[in-house]
Amino acid sequence: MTKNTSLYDPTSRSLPISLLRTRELIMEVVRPMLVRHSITEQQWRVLRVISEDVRLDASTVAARACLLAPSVTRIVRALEKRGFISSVRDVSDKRRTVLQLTEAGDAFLEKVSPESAEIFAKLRRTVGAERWEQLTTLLSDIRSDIQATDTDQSDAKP
Amino acid sequence: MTKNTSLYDPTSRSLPISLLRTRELIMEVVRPMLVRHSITEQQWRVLRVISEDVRLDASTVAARACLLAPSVTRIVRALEKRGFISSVRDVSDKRRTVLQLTEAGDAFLEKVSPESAEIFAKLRRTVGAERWEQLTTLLSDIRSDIQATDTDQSDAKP
DNA sequence: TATAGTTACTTAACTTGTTAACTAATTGCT
DNA sequence: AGCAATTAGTTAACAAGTTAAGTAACTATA
Repeated sequence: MTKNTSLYDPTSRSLPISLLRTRELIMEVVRPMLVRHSITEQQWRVLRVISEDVRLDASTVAARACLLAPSVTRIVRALEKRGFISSVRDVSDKRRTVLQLTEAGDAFLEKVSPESAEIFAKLRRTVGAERWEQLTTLLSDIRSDIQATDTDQSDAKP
Repeated sequence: MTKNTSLYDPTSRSLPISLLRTRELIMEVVRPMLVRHSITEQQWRVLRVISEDVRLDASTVAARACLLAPSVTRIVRALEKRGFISSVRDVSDKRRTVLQLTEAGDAFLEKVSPESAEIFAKLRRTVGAERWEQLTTLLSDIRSDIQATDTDQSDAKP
């Protein structure tokens, strides 16, 4: 049988797989913390995203937390039930749902913060602060590049 | 209400979120290709992983494709039904399932290859070859670092 | 100012992933 | 050799993600 060589990068150098494996390795260390606090990865991402702005509509949260709209609907309901966020219909655009961190949500983030900081400090040490920064910056830059090209209208219809 | 500042990195600099967003951005470009060939992301990863070795047991495939064992069971069944892989009980360890790419599976990878190459060549161009390589290498190095520390026995019981 | 088109979100049906319990096989210990 | 402990994989029940259709609200235009 013909062995399939050199048609594809080795999976260790394929970016989609490589990004996934690296994330998975980090999450293995982070997950126990989330389990201890009875929160799912997705709920945690939503909390983190919402905490960055005073208020945010659901679609923006979906995009930033890498979730689809129906998932956000459910996650928002769960976080609301737990008292961590409030969701209110936007007054100026009644289609929109405005999400906000509650005081309890804020307190929760504060409570988990030291644990999280410790975990990431340790990871950062094992990887080396310089490389950690390098990766963070590279990822952010690369996202900008890709977004710039699929946003631009150079290949749009005339 | 107290605004939650500086307790956490901004999500754009949180590695787990950053890795996810970057992967998501890339997959947006790759996914249409997979849809055209009626294969899921997970099945594709399994094919890619299996194609790297002459034969591989299911657990190794699970680890390398970032999947759990029960998912692999289902994916293997699907890929087998499609004739892309063969799964045979290991003779020397009858608990193990040995997975192998079939000729049809190999042909499939070959068929998709030009499309894939084009998509990634384009991505690579927009990001810049140098930075692309830099990221690939960084990710691989960082994985080594993390794996080295959770594998080492320095904190094991005496 | 109707109204066609779009946008934001939700609901419903389906498909996947996840956890836990189970079977079978192998290994380690005595 | 015999038996507890571990490992590989599967199955079953449940939870989460996904797709598609639906509702309500807004926007552009004729």
